[in-house]
Amino acid sequence: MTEPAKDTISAAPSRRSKRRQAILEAAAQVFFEAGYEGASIDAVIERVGGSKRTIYNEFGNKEGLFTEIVKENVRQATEALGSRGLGGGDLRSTFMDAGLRLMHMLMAPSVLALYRAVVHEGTRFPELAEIFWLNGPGAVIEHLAELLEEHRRRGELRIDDCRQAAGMFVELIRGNRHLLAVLGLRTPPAPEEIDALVAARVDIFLNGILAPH
Amino acid sequence: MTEPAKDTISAAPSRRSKRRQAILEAAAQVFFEAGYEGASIDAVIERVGGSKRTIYNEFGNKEGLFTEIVKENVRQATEALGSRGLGGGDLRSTFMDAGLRLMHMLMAPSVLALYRAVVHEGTRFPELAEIFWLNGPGAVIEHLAELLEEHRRRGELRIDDCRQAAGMFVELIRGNRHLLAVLGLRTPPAPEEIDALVAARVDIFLNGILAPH
DNA sequence: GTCTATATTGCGATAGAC
DNA sequence: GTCTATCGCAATATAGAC
Repeated sequence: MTEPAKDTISAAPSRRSKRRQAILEAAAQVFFEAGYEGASIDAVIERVGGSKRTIYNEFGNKEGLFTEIVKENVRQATEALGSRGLGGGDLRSTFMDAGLRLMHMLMAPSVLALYRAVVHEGTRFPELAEIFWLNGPGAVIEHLAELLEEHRRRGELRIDDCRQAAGMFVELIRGNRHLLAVLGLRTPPAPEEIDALVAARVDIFLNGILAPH
Repeated sequence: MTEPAKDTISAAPSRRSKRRQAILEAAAQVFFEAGYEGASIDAVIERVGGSKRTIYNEFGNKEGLFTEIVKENVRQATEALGSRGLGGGDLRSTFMDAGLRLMHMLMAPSVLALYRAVVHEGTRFPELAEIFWLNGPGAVIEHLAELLEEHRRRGELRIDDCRQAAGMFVELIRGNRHLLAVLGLRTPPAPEEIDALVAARVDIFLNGILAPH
């Protein structure tokens, strides 16, 4: 439970934090592969080497380790998404850009694994589910809603509830293709397939919300 | 792995099949609650009573039991959805009806639990993932695509790929509200909320696909 | 009932940073 | 050399498949 100031700022990672990262990476593979119950500390040690004692010293127990794994991976996924440079142009290019970034992020194997884990353990670890939602889908929706709001004020849209509309866009992007990848029935789509999927959804979405002129 | 002809046709359920059903119901609760790894045969017996030996005789092993649980629940969910009486009217009432049925089905606690289980174990049990997809989302999409196709032939739609469009409708219905319920962050919506959610999505969807007149 | 797996802890020996 | 993190390994306790 001791949580001394980690070197989130300082440039030089300490021995401890390097070890911590190595454990988190190996443990993420094990936990995402086997699930919380199926994962074992021994399996983590087999991958990363060293002593189990270090894991217990650093993370307290199995649940603490899992919690940190999820937090870390949500943070990485959010970071990989980025949000700079969105908006400013016309609606179509804005949402094509946003949709492409979002779908690429969602289809990354590590993010698929994170999704599986959070869906499965969300009801057992409510805190994790909340972190996942707020930093993931929730944050994306809020951001897109703000972009839509600008256009709504100019009378470009036939809808009022921009947050609901932004939510629907996210629903379309995290669509059936995502579910197929989550289930392991299809490998994640290649970039060209992603382009086509996003373009089709942007098309329907914009036609659905744009005011007739 | 023994799978003797069950009494799917005969009217009188045998003692054996009654016992089988009782085990499946109790086991579904346990497995959906705790996940495959977290579930234990002992916990199933605690709920349903009797001897563990019966379970191993009937289902072979833990995996066989889980497989049957998923198959049975997918079947029940598909059945609960129904498909009679869909289509025939105008697009809006057809898709309101379909959307309402679909969302009600998706938000049922047992179906949420099934979703969690299949998402988590899908990569470990590919056969189950496939059964789930083909009898669940896949079948719904095919059906809706046929309904759309009729209208497309009459030139009512501005899109060509009806299956893709049907898929998008399912994506909108299995939307963020569903994910929130899956994560346990919100309880499933009341009927009035479902009405509003579906209506908003039908509106966007139809505006997105209808040809301008 | 049997036997294996695994979470968790204790503690002395070691290694790395300063 | 000191201090801290880590290692290696043994031991306990409990659960759970079969």
